[in-house]
Amino acid sequence: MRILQSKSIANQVDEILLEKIRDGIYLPGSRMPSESELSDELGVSRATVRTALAKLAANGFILRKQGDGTYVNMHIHEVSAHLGNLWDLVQLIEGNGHTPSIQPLSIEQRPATEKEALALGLEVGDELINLRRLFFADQQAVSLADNFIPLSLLNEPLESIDGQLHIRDIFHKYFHQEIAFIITDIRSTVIGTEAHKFFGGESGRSILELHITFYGKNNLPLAFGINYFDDSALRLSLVQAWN
Amino acid sequence: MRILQSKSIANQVDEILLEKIRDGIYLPGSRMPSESELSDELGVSRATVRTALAKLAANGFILRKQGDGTYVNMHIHEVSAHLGNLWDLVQLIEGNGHTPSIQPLSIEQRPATEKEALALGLEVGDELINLRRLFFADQQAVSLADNFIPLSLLNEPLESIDGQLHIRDIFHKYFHQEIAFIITDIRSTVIGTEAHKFFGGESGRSILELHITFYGKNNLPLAFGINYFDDSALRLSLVQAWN
DNA sequence: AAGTGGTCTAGACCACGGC
DNA sequence: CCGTGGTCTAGACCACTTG
Repeated sequence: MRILQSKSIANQVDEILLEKIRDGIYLPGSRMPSESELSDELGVSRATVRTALAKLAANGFILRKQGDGTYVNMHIHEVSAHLGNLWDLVQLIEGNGHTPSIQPLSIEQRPATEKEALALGLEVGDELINLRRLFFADQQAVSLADNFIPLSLLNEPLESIDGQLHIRDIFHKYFHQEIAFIITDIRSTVIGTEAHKFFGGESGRSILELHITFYGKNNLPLAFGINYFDDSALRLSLVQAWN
Repeated sequence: MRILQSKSIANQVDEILLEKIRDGIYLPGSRMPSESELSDELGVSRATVRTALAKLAANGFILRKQGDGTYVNMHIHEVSAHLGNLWDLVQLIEGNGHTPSIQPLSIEQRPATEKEALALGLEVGDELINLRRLFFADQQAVSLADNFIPLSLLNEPLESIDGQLHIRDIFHKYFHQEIAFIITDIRSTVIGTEAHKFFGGESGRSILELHITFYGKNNLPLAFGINYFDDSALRLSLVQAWN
């Protein structure tokens, strides 16, 4: 296996192993090669192999038993989200076995309300960008996402923003900001008239409401988002490793 | 009879640093000592310090900036749950600033329905234990939790189970099983009559419904649980580090 | 007893940011 | 430039499970 320089060796090992799990070379429930064998086979140190295995274990792909071996988790296919991407609707839709697509509804500029200013550390009335998008699983609308970003972070004209991009890439490309961490508030709500127009179904039913705040490396909020999420159409199912 | 296993050095370092963050010795937003300084100060290798710092970073307590330093996250107080304990109601209630208590409602033995048998890998009609509990934040009921465990795993009389214990400890003490990983399904639902009796509030409102499956190291399900969760009384707010 | 994963060390070099 | 965190190595010993 050829090692390139761009990504870290540990991440490449991680990807190699994950691919072998996904391709069924390492079968669900079966024992994987030992750390020493992987170390020899891939030509890297055991510590590097362990870094990769630790990431796979944290995401629930493998189980490690001291004195025994490392086993492929049999239940990974029942999972649609992992710890690192609870907020990632595109991966969530793919994890449910559907084809994702994004329809930008509007990109507007307007002054912040009190609530928005508080969440973003702005003054009331400071200008912000409101990006409103609809996420589809195959042809079914499953999520309505509103994102609010301070206008002061943007260096380019508002019109140049491609509303189809991943929020991570929007930050990278147009705002030159990296996301350091995310705080998500998970709530339940009765479906509103607008969401009901998009999602359909019964009118009094309940849906999930995710409040997401994105923070940069400087500890300051980059953006705030509200996602309405039709949990009857899309399962939000995540795996957590114990310890 | 029980040997006290000393925790790993890395975990001890983790606890020391977390305590200093909680006690305000390392202030929110401020820069922590460098890895080398911590390594010297604590008398451990830099690799061990890094293991501890990695755990703190994964749980969102600190931010690490290459070429600069390690900073304490300013927003940890806004968070009620961390990635490792989304399912832990006791910690969740404490994270919201309330005092948790548990009221066992019933511990029964009965045959599994088709749905329960499927979730637990049993045959329909196999006996299981149904543990039903109510969780309080201060004096307010906030969660109704139903847990289903195969009777075959239990070596002791049903009556000996202490319904006030943490589910982790129940497994450890009465079933001699360790939890390896957990799959959680997060859904939204209109409050049912029974939950409404406990939680109060409007009758048509929505609450969160968490379906939790606990798995052991052997990759087989240990237990299945349904948690009804009053998200108007308790915030489910979690932090995720970005990679 | 042999082999596995778990922990820890000491040292090296790199990439990046601030001064 | 220097100090920071990021990566990787080689080796050692321990704790545990299995045959």
